[in-house]
Amino acid sequence: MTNSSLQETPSGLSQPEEVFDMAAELFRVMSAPMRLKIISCLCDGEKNVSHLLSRIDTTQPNMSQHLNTLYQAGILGKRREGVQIYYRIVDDRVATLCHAVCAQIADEADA
Amino acid sequence: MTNSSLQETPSGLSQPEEVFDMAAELFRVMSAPMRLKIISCLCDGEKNVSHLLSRIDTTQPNMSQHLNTLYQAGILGKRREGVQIYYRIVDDRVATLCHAVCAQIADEADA
DNA sequence: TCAAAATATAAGCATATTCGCATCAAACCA
DNA sequence: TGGTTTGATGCGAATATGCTTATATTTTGA
Repeated sequence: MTNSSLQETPSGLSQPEEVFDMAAELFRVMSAPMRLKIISCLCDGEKNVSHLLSRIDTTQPNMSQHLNTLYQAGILGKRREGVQIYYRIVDDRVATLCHAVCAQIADEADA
Repeated sequence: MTNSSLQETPSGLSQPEEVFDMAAELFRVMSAPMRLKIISCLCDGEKNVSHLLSRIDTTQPNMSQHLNTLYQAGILGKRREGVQIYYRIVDDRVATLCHAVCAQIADEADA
């Protein structure tokens, strides 16, 4: 057993390396405007891909790729209903984070 | 005048495009483990580059590049004292964000 | 003025990301 | 069964990123 989470890192940082890796990975997923738009668009409930496409300006394959990125990251869930796939936010912390940061930036812009 | 911040976007999203661009840019800057380590390391006060290098395992040029990225993003400030450059956090919201996300991930890892 | 120490910048390479186009797969319906 | 609709996947081109090595810059002190 490595048990890395119970020790200080050699660098003397307050968190083990692994934590920074995971946090960075989360930030990386959220570092595309398109993905933030998707998260924001799903905040008021699940939507299928066509619906998302009607609200966010991009191609269908591109939308599909970003949805998959968010799904793989555990941020979105999906369910099939006939031919349509409905996506929803399953990681509420991420939605909160997205909303908080965007709201903050919007506030600054107003001022 | 474009006055873009006062209207809804054509896509029907709750924020103008610009906000998502700026938020994504912030997340991008925070999407490197090394930069999260630097932010974390500076949370308890300003430090010069040599001090940072003693706590974070990387080369000097690499450290310098990441520090510059954070400086350009408005997250860090710097001041010269003789030959040494002291960096400090000037955007406290970012430090809070970094701390909150890392703490959350560390908690999950423990459980 | 020269040398040394601390930090920054430049160039180059390897890898990763994004996007658009083309194509594929699944479900539904006539 | 065949066609249509919805969404996913494969692939190549363009761009971006991170790291390393080498070199430049700034300040200090002899």
